Amino acid sequence: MATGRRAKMMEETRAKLIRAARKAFAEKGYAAASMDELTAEAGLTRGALYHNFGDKKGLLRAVIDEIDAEMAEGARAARDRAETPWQGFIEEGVAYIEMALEPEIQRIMLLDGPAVLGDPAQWPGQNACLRTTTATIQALIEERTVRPVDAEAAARLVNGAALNAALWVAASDDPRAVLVKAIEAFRFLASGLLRERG
Amino acid sequence: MATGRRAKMMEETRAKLIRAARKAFAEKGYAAASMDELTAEAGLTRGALYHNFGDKKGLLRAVIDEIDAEMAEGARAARDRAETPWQGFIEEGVAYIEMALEPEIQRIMLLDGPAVLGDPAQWPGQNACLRTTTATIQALIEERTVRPVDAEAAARLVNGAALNAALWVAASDDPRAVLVKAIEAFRFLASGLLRERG
DNA sequence: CGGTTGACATACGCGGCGTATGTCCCGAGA
DNA sequence: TCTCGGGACATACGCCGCGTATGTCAACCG
Repeated sequence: MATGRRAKMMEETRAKLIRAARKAFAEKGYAAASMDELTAEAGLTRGALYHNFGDKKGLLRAVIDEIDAEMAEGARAARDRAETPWQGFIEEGVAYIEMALEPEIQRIMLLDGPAVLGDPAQWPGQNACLRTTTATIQALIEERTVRPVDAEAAARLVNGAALNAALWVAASDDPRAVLVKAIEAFRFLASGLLRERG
Repeated sequence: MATGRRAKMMEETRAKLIRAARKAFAEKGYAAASMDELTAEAGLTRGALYHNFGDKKGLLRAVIDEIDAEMAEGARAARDRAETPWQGFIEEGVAYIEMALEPEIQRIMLLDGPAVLGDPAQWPGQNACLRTTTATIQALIEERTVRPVDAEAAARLVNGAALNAALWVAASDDPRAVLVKAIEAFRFLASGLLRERG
């Protein structure tokens, strides 16, 4: 598969733009981020941007795709570290809360993303986060650990709770202390899905 | 307290602007809503707007304050209709989900609001929604119905779950059917807070 | 009744997005 | 090797929207 030099440079250009965009969007927010400054930061101009991504929203979509994949991977890793499927589910949720402490994820994935692109479930990458959580819950239902419930519904609520918790933690004065409370509350809530209390 | 004619007109002007803003923000979103069109719709100009609200964000703050108060009132009404405190808590959550089905609330309170003004807990009206939920949970803890947990943390997660559920429902093809699933999942999750299962 | 204040309208400048147009270089074919 | 077409990116332009500075007119006050 001879990926000629042209295609190679193209990918490099896209990568540079996405890198600069992640930085700018995270620091200034989507609305306040200037395309001129952003592309200059990447050593390019707006021409490259509109050629590769169509428009400003297209760039945001690309950025979100990338971060979403990273988050899903992080969640998967957390789940794999656990001993039981249920523990894995909990760890996955905790991982989301902790990941969402990073300003970049907060600003881009939780605040600007939904506002600009609408409902996360209909995002380009189909939102890997939601899909993995849904699959996890579905497995737990089939395993008879979790009550028979609509897996997607549960995933939505659990994710929403986790991400909202993260927003709260990050905005607080003492994030570390508040994080503990958030995780505890999350465990309690999640336990409501159990068939019988452990 | 002689509210002179001036003050009276002032209030009327603010009300007209807020009314037009709710409509415009809900239909076009905050970013795409033009101040020129918005104020013209209200029979005024941008002069009135910047005089009364400072800037575009100021107008959004005022709009959010109003809607937040309405939502808190709706939640209170739902809670009061229930027979037990716990049922009241559940009904409050369900009410949030149902209210969030309105496009106006989705767009303004759930999408643009957080993106433009940041964390809801630090909003002007201090977010009546969150405060009422926190108080409700605190009461349930003291009543020994709910496990000893940080009330604010629980309120945050529950609210987050409810509002996220609403986003999901509203974006779905068959909102009515999905709403049922969402409410069921919400009840399960919330039951995780109970000291012992009912 | 003249002066002052405040509510609102009008006028202007700056900046940002998107697009139309231009330029250059790579790669294919004769 | 020379040519030439197309793609990747840069440059130039127009439009729109926000915020502010300035203007105007009506309501209070002495």
